Amino acid sequence: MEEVRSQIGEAFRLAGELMDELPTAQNDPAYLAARCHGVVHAYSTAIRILQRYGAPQQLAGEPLDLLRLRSGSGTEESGVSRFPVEPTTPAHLRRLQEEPFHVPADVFGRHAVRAAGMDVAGASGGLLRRLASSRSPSPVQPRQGRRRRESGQRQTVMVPAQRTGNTELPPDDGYTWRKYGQKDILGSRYPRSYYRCTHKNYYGCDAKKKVQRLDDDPFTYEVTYCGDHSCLTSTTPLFTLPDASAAAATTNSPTNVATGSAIAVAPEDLLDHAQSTALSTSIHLGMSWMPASFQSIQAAMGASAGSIPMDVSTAGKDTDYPALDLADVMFNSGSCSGGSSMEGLFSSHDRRDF
DNA sequence: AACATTTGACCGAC
DNA sequence: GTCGGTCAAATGTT
Repeated sequence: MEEVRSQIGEAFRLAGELMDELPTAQNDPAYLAARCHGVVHAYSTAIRILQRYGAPQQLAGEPLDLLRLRSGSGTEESGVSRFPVEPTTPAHLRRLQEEPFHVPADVFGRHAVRAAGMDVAGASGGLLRRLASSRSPSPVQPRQGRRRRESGQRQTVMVPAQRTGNTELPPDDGYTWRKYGQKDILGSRYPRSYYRCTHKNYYGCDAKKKVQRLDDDPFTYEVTYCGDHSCLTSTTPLFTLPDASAAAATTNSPTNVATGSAIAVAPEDLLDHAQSTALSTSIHLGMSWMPASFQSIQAAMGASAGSIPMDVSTAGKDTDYPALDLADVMFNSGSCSGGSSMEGLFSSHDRRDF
């Protein structure tokens, strides 16, 4: 699911960039179309992965069912994961991402292409390169206190810096992170920043990431993720959904989900719902701003890293504004050419009486 | 007050 | 000894 979150977060980020660029790029439909393709591609990759989890093949007309959980799909082993197996191998993920998706390279910026995992002529590799740990796990457990050299898998992602606003800010990936260190790295012009999941203290989430700007390309960050977000599968109350009414009243500046106005949803409840009623699910990006004005969207997307919580949770259709609506609009728009996709995208939300 | 960030020091791997 | 990763006190922010 890490890949799914990554792809969806990427899609949102690209969409945010696209909206930022609308004022200046509105007379360049080809460019806008290419940018739309980038967003769609990220969603498309996520959907392909999700289909491996059992999501229906037919998406049209039933966007909210995309992530519908099949009854009994929860794993017995962990008791928390809602998916029986991890169906996506690194090679498979690569294949999914490398499935043909043509975008005219000449109208697409290098970073966006890289971020969307698209191959253009001359470009190599996909978005992700999941790495097995370069070192075998240490046979001797380090003493308590200062554990190092985490074993297990790492995942490195090349992420473009924000093109607007403060480009110094590390890229937002949908999680909330707390910086715990910065280090000058030998041979690197830019320091490396170390982040751990904000929920570490509350839920013992061991997810971490390192963020480093590339020497040869300061507008690209290399983000290395270490560890999984156990906070997303914790058995303690954890899912905090922004209160819809509160969010509607105020454009939530990106705040820590743990401290903001929120509704706590126990994961057990989610499981119960999933298993007993196959309740429709959505990827709730914590973005209750989705239906709001461009301004709130831009405010959210322009926020610093870790500002946009991305939780997978159940939610009612009438109070939730799933990211999948966005995808649905795009996929159902028939074409992303010209302004049609954008028109569909925004007019759709306007129709929803938010 | 409760967070987050900064930054020098510490620690383990090499 | 060097380097990268982490800790934790000091400081800043909300």
